[in-house]
Amino acid sequence: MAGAGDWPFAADEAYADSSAIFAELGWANGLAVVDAVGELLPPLDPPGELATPPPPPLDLPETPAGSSADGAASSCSTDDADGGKPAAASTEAASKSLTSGKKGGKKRARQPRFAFMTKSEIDHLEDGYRWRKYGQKAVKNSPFPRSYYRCTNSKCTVKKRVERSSDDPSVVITTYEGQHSHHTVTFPRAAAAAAGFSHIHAMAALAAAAAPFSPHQQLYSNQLQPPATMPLAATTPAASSSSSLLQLPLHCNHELQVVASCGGGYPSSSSSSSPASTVPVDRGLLDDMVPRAMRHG
DNA sequence: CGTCTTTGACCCGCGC
DNA sequence: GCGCGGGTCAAAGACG
Repeated sequence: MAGAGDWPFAADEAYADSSAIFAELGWANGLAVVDAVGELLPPLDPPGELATPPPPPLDLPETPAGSSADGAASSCSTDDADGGKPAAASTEAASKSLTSGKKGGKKRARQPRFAFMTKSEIDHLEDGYRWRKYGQKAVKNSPFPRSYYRCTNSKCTVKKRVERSSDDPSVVITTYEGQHSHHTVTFPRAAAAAAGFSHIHAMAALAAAAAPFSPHQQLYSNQLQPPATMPLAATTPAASSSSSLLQLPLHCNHELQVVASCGGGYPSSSSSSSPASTVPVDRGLLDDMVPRAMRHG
């Protein structure tokens, strides 16, 4: 419950549908609002200014095995007993034990989830990973369908839901579930920045926060402070030098430092369009997200 | 030919 | 217990 009350969006009437989603997700503070150019959006019914910066979607799993099993505050809903196991293991286990040869016989294992809003005409924004659409459903009280995507990596069970807000069709609500256990397939970071596709940064940054490698997830367990603003192209030297597309308020706090500590293993751009000679692929988004100084704690 | 999307059917959880 | 809505499966088709 800590910090949930600080979240200004969840109760925003303008995002009624989204609130429902967040309620469904079980968390109220795991949302970032980003527009197509990676800027944080104020609530649709803004109080005048973004006085209270939105927390990052660092809705990450709590401790591996139930230290925060109360589930109330653990919006990440890691109520699944296999919180410490790889998502694949838990999902497959559930699948095998419950499928019994029938369709849809899988019990949905709860994975840490978070959602964020992106103001974009494109439903499915690039985030550095490859996704396969496996379903689409009409959403009640919404003229827009909800699409279901799964990471194409066979070992990765991360899922993503994409839908448009019925209140504001220009807003895409993306919900990630699970954590990537692999590197990005393609992440045209340099090209994207050059082309002005800064939303890719935003998306990837959000995805990064949403789905860090599982070995690092426990680092978030001590989430004692109020959520911070999503580190979208933080005021890092790298960000400001390589891409000035994103100038967002950044509340650097404990969590972001934790993010930084995860950077070593964070998926970064691969071959596709980012010459390794010019882009420090090992850094990936880290340089865009966290000041180097911060990484030293 | 491999990959991805579409789409209808199915199952599960939950509220009434 | 029943119905509804959400989530997933898997076959078929489209596409490069």
